[in-house]
Amino acid sequence: MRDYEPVKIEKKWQDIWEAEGIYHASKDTSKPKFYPLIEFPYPSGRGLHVGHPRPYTALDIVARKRRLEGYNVLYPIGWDAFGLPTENYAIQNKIHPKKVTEDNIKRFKSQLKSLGFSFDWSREVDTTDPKYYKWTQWIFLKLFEKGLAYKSEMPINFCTDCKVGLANEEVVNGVCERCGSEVVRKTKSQWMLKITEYAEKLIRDLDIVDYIDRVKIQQKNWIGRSEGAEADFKVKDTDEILKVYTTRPDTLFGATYMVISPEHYLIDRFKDRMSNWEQIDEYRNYASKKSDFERTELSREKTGVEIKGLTAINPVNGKEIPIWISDYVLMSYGTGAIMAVPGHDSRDWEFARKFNIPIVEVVAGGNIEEEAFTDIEKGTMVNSGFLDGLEVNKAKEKITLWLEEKGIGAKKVNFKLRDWVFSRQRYWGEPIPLVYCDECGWVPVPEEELPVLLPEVESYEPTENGESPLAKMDEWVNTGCPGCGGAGRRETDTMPQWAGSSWYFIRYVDPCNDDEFASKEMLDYWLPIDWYNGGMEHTTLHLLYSRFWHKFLYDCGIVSTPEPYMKRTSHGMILGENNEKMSKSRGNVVSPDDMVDEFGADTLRMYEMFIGDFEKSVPWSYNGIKGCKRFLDRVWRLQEMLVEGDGYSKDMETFIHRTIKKVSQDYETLKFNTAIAAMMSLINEFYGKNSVNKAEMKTFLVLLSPVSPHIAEEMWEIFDFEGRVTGQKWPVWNEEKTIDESIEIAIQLNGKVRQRIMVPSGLDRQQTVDIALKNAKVRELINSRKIIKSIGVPGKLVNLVVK
RNA sequence: GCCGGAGUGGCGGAAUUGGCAGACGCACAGGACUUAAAAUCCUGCGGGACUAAAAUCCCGUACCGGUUCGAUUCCGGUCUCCGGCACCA
Repeated sequence: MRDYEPVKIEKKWQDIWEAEGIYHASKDTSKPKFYPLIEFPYPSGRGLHVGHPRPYTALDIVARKRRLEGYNVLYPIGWDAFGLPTENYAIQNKIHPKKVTEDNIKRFKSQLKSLGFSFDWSREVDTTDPKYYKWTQWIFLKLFEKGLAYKSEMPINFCTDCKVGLANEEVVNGVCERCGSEVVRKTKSQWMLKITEYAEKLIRDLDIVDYIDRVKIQQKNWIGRSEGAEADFKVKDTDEILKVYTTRPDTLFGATYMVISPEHYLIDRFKDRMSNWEQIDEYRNYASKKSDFERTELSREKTGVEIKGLTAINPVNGKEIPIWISDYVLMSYGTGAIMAVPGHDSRDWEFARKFNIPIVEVVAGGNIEEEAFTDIEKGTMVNSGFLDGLEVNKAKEKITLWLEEKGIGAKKVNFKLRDWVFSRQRYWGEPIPLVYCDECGWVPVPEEELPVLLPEVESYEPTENGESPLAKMDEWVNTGCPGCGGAGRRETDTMPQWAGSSWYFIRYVDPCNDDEFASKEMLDYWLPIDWYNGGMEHTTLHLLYSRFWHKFLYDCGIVSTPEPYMKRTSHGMILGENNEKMSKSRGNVVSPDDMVDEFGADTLRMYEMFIGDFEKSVPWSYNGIKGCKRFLDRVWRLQEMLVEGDGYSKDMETFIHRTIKKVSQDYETLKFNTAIAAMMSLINEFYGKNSVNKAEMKTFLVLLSPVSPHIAEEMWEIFDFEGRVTGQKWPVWNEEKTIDESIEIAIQLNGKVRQRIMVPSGLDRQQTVDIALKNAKVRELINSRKIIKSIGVPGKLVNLVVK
C-alpha cells in the first residue's frame, strides 16, 4: 500500500476535474436544477483565512450530493471587489486599486482552487469588471426611471482636519481614525433609493421563504413596521402645524410638551421669535457631532433645550404646551417631532423628570411616580375626556377616528426602515450614470453608452470639500447633455459596495451575455436561488438590499420570482485559538494554505465541518485538525482490509443503512459534525471486524466524497471500481433495515433511572409498561411500594411513580 | 441602549414536538509493539460518597425561581459572551 500523500492526489484530481469540466452547470434545462449560493468574497490583501472555507465547504457538500442525486447544479463564485479597504490600500501604497484588485483576486483564486470546491469557474463574475458594472448601472437607471432614485440632503461624517468624508467605520469615538481630529456631520446632496416603498412587501414576503427564524426576526425588526396615527398640533400664533407620529394616540390627553429634532425646519423658520436663540444654536451644534446611535442610547442622560417663544396647542384639550428640542428625537424616523407623554413613555418620563415638566396620568394601572406605565394590555383610560374608562386598544381606535373626523390626523403605518443612501464620495465604485444639465436637470446616460467607465485618475484622495476624487477630472466631468446636447456635468459620486452585491446571483445564470442583462430562458430556469448561506452579519443590510433590488426587477418583469432566495441559512465564525476574532493585530490568523500544505485540503475541509455546530462561532484548534487527519489516515488504511462482496454483509447491514440515513439527513440540515461522527463510527466498526467488503466500501466512499472528495476519488481508482466516485448515484437507505430487533429501554422509579432492559422493538405504550413490570429486578426495586402512576414511552423508557 | 443569538466535562461538541446527559473527536493517563522515539493498536477518562474491586447511592447542562411523573429542552427573572445598528464587508 502506498502512503497517503494528500498534496499529490489533490492536485491530480483538481486538474482532472477541471479538464473534464464536471462542475460546469449544464445548459440542458430539461433536468431538475439546484442553485446553491455562498456570499462571494471581498478579495482583501490578506488572502483567505480559515473562516472563508467554512460556508463554502458546507454548500459544496450539498452541491456535490445533489449532483450525485441527478440534479443540474449551478454552484458559482465571483468577487465583490469594489470598496473602501482596497481604495485605502491603493492610496497608502500608491498602487492603482485596479491593480490591487487584480492581485488580490489572483491570490484568492489559487487559494480557493487548492481547496477543491466544485465551483463552476466558467461563470466567475467580478463587480469591478466594466462588463459586469455596465448592468449594475443599467439597474440603477431603471430605478431612476421608475422614480425610485432621488436626491436628498443627507449628513456625511466629515473630518475637520483631513477635510474628507468618512465612513462610519473610520470614525472611532467621535474622532477621525487616521488623524484623531474632530468629526462633524455635514450635509450633502446625495442619491437615495426608495427602499421604503418596498417595506410592506419586504415584510410580507418573508412568509413565502424558508429562512432560519432568527434571520426573519432580524429582518422584521429592522424594517420595524408599527401602526399608529399622525396628529397635527398647532404652533401658537402662527399658521404652522407640527405633525407628529405616535403609536400611542390613546395618550394624547397626556401630552404635556413636544420635542422636535435639532434638525427640524421649524427652528430656522421661527428663529426670530426665539428669545434663547444662542442656547438653541449651541445645542444644535452639539447634536450635530453625534451619530443617531449615540443619540438614541437610552442609558445616556437626556439633554435638551426649551424653545422660548414658541408653544404648541394640544388639539384634544386646547392646552398650551412647551416645545423642546432634544437629540433623542431623530429627523430620520416618523416626522422628526413627537408629542411627549411622560406618564406612558419611558424616554419622555426621564426627560420630564430631569427638566421638571408635569407628568399626567392618562392610563390607570401603574405608578407614574416611580416609572412610566407602558403596558398596553392592562390599563384603563383616565383624565382623558371622552376616552375615560376605555381600554387602551379601544381608546386608540376612538381617538384615531376623532382625529380623522376633525381632519387633524389619520391612522398611519410607519417603518423604522429608512431610504438607502446610495452615494459615496469615493473613487473605487461604479460611476453613477447620470448627467446634470441646467436645462434638463438630471438626465440618464443612454443605455447604449453604458458602461460609464471609471476614469483613470492620478490621486484617489477625496477633495478638500468632501467631493469624490472624480470631481477633479474636468475632462471626464464635462460632457454633453444626452437630453438637449448642451453642456452637462457627470455625477461624480460613485455607488456603494452594496450595489454590485445586490444582484450578482442573477448574473451568474448568464454571465457572458453582452447583449442583455441575462437571457429570459436562463433567468426562468435557474432562479430563484434554492439555498443561500451567509454570515449573520449580513442579515439586515445585504440581505435586505438584494431582496429589494430583486423585487424591483420582478416588478419590471425581468425576473419571474418575487423573492431571490428560497432558503437562507447562516454559519458561525471561526475564531482564533485564543477564542478571539481572527485578526492580523491579534496575531491569531490561521491561513488555509498552511493547513493544506501540512494536512491536505480533504482534512481541512473535514475539520471545518467537524469543528462544531455549523451555526455557532468556534475557536480553531490545531489538535482538532490533527484528529481529522488521523481519521482520513484510517480511511486510507481500509485498503488493507478490503474483501470481496456484492452486498452488505449481514452483521453490517443495519449499521450501514443507519449511517446512510444519518449522513443523508445531516448533510441537508447543516449537521455536518454529526454526519462525520457517524462516518467515524462506521469506520470504527470496520476496524473492529478488521474487514470491509466492496459493497460497503463503495457506499462509504460515496458518503465521504462530498466532504473529502480527493481521497474518495483516489481510493475509488485504486480499487478499480467502475467510473468515478464523482459520477456515482447517492446511496439510499431502507428504513426497515435501520431498525434493530430489540432495543434497550430505561426503567425509572420516581424519575430516576434504576434499571435498563432489552425489549423487542415496536411495542406500544402499554406493552412497554407491562414488560417492565414483569421484570424481576424491577419488581424487587418496587418491593412493597405502591405504583401510583406508570408512564411508558415506546422505545425510550418507563417511569414508575411509587410510594 | 435597541434588535437577534449563545452559555453542557480539561477542550470542540452530542442529545430538543419535555423522556437514559456527555455520541464523535481532542487532550490526558495506563498498557502493547519498538533498542528508543514517532506512528499504530488496546483500555480508562464529569465530580463526589462507599468499596479490595464491583454493585450501589448522591451531585451535575451559566445563576435564582416556577410548571411537570420527568426539564439541557418550556415559563419568569439575573449574569456573561458574540453578531448587527444603516458610509467596513
